[in-house]
Amino acid sequence: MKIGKLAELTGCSVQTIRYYEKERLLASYDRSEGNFRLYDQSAVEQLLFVKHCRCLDLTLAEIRQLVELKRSPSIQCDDINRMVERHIHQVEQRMQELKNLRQQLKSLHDSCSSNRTIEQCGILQNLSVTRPGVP
Amino acid sequence: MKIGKLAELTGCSVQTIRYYEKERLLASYDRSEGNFRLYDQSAVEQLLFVKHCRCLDLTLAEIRQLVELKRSPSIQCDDINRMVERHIHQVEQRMQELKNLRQQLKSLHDSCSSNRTIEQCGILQNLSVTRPGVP
DNA sequence: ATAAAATCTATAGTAACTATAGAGTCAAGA
DNA sequence: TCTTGACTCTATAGTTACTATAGATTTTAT
Repeated sequence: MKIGKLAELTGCSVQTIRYYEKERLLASYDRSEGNFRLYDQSAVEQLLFVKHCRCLDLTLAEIRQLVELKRSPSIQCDDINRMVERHIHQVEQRMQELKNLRQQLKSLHDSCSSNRTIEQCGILQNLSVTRPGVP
Repeated sequence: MKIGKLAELTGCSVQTIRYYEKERLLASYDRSEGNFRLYDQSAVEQLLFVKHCRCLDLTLAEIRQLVELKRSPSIQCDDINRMVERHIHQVEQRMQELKNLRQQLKSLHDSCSSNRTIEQCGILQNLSVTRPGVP
């Protein structure tokens, strides 16, 4: 199949597929006589693997590691476990940050009811002052 | 004061300050004879305002809006309120996404205990299969 | 045979900076 | 006074993970 069909089957855009190839997340497949990329079922699987990893917010660098590890099956998989652990940690940290952020935004929002002019706007006033605990 | 001092007082890097000026988040201040930027206390306040907004994950475009609004104090501040509301909504959406993400990463992590080879690695196996509910 | 659709490569754009190169300015010490 | 080092200036390229474009080529359909 050609790249358009692969894009359709996987839900990736054509450009993204070419980009993944350039970044070595997807192997370089053979070309047709007219220089068109030709894929088979294994390409679909490889690409879905990458896509699935991206859904989990793994970076392309992390996915590249996984792709390479998949090709050397005798290595211990502790590395992979550690990567996932690190990633969980990052996600939890970001969640905490967002929680704080939402709290601050809410109190900002509460500080200004409608129909005031900018001069009286509690939001702008609050944003203009550096308070303790707010870097 | 020169840019280095402003950077020190605000915790922004020198390059970032120049970048903010270029992006019109910070006014262009006068220069010295030797073409050095010269700032005063109002620059410190302006820059801390921007920094504070960035802490709240407002985009530079949003901050630019606020900076401009601050200069026209007679406008109603409903716009600001709406921006904050929209931002809270975005944050909450992202929090939900991260919650799902963490759940998936955890079950991925549970699928592989240590000391297995890649061939047996539950993580890679799981990542390779598209399951319902996992795009 | 020709027109339309798909594909190719290379390049530039996105956000919010950071890092670098190469040149100019300024203050202090010898 | 001269020089050294610290600071600043502009312009440009790099970062991440793509997306969008231009212009050329290939394939498919009529």
